[in-house]
Amino acid sequence: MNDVKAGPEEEWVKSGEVRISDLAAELGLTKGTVSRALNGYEDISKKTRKRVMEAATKRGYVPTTQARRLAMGLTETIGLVLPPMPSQPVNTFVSEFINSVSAALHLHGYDLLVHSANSEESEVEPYRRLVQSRKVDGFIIFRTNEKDPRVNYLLNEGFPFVTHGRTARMAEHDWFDIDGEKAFRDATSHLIKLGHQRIGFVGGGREFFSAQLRLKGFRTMLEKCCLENVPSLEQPGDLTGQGGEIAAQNLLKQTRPPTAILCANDATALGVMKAARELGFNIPEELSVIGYDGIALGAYIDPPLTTLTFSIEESGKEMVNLLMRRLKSPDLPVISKLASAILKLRGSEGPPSSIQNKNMENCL
Amino acid sequence: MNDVKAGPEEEWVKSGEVRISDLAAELGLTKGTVSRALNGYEDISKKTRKRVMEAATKRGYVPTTQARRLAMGLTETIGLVLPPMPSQPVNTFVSEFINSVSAALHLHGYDLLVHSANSEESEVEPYRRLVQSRKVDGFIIFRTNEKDPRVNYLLNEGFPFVTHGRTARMAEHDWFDIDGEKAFRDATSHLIKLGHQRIGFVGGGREFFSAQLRLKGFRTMLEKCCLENVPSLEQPGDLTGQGGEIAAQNLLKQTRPPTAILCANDATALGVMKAARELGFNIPEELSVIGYDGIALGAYIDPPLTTLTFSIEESGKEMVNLLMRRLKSPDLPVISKLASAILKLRGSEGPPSSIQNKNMENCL
DNA sequence: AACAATACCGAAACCGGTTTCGAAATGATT
DNA sequence: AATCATTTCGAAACCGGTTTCGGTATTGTT
Repeated sequence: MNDVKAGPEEEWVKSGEVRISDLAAELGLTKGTVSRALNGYEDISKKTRKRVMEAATKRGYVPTTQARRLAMGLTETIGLVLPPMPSQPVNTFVSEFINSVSAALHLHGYDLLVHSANSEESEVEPYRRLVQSRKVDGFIIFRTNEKDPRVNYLLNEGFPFVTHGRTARMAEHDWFDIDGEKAFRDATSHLIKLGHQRIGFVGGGREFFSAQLRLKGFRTMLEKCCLENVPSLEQPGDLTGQGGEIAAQNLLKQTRPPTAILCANDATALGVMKAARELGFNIPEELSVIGYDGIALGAYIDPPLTTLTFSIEESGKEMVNLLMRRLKSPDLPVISKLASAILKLRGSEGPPSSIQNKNMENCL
Repeated sequence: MNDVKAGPEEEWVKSGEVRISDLAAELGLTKGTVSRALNGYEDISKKTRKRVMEAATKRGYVPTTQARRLAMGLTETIGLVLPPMPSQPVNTFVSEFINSVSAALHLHGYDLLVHSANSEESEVEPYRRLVQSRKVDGFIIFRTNEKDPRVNYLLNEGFPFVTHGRTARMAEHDWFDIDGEKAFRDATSHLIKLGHQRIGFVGGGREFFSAQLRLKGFRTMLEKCCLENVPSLEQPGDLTGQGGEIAAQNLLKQTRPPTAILCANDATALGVMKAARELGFNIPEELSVIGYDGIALGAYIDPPLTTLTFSIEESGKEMVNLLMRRLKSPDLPVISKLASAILKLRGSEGPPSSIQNKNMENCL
């Protein structure tokens, strides 16, 4: 019961009504001295410091943020701009990510400003506004494109930021990423070991660097295993369920459909599974499906979705670490961090129904 | 290509380097005059105003937010504290909600500060901190409890806020809510019309007011239709998939299992469906399942999940409207808004396999 | 043409902190 | 006891805006 009684013994003070000048007057000091006492300056006697701090806690003094920020010339705020979500709200990622970033920032005394992108204006406009009005000290950017206007803008401004995902200019900025290439090598290898020889791939948009890397991992492993790379088995997608449906139809209506489909993310995989069901393919007996993202929902569908998963919490934490380092010392060399996704087997994949083993002992 | 060439004809200026005093000096005016010119005061000649505004846009002047905020004594920022998410990240709701709130706030010139709750400390602690440090002008609260400490704290402080969901003190604060009671009356009625007579219910936590109201709607419609309210058919849940699984097992292992199960949300429904599959129940032939939330993923599972859905975007917009009104005139009477959810039939419900029609013509 | 009214702008206080600088008080040294 | 080094704090500038107040310059009135 967080009750709010205003007992007689302890007068109730509305929060935030006491200013530093009030404290100073009450203590017979100047506000400069009070400020230094509170902020750990060395030129304050332990006696006065104690007096000040006790009075501060007693009166419930908390410095007003706006004044601090103006005086110190920083905002202690990090901006995060949500990309427009065109009705693809399968985004459990976003809320988890915001949560972890916010928590990590809080440990450093920073706040998180979340801004939504207006789809009618340029992608960089929100960033420009936040920079110009000095509302944030840095940015967390996710879902990067290869040529990313946001990155270009901020690099040019010399404004601190960290990306979740690589870009064409990744050598010039700090970034964190999941090793999607390796992840898809692993997933592809897993399918090949199960006996699959015709594997389909549904990608993300061509603009997303991460989607390209996933495709690259897929191709690399195919080649390494001496499997032919069939162009018609590579379908573009858009990271949505609908995109997955269309791609799956394109794949499964072929005369020689694939026995397995790798998807650039879980939403796509769900669409693929839906289309497969409607076309009469049993999963996993007649078609294996593997996604990417590790969304919790995948465990509840039938069959449970095998997927590549990674820790969103770790992602947020690492990105904040990178950003804090950058803010503290802007001239340090660029660094990056690559984390790996792990293949979470849940049941949507298995050996193909008709195992036509070619000679591939020497490939795996 | 948002390129960043620094052509010779137009010197490149780093954003936010020009202050109001620079502008003033350049124009031969005082900063007070410049400020008034920019802010539409009437005591500025149209000629100087024009001169000032042109110089401002030319030099790219944007007032520094911290200074404005300090001078004006407001933050133009709204706080939103994410409740701890105990690994139940089926929450597509949160990201959509944040997105819509942020967009709506932006229209009013407000920013959104997202804070994550630390599960180790009291629920109100984040609110207290934000209030005391004057980082926000108001709060958006969602997922209310009946007795909500956050609401108690803010009411006592006299601090502006709006809730998504009702509370025990709903007469004292502005709120927005979905009419969950009506929604569950509708869903229950739908099932009864299909012929179901034994309907199970999996609730949310008892602390959530909304979960109570949904249960109430369920009971009300049962009674109205002359159906017996069987206590064993009402199972508690926790709004997670796992909770749904457990509840479903409790329901379906009974000697006379229900032919339909209403779930307090979609995550629960997914858990129910999973448990039902594992126990050999075919959906919807042998068991109808209905959820609540309208998550997009529900359309991709098999069978697609019938659910109660509402517009998250509208929710965010309406809540922001309520909050802006409150900030503008703090003494206006409390108002509230109730929106309704609609039943989205997707296929996870149908008539019971064995229709044992009692005499209930006069009940519907 | 003298006077009142109005338009327009400068000066300065203010918001609530932080930080630099210098002076006073204290203590140490010879 | 005089000198010097230290400790400790006050005074004031500053961050970058907003807003109030008052004084000219201009216009309008008779």
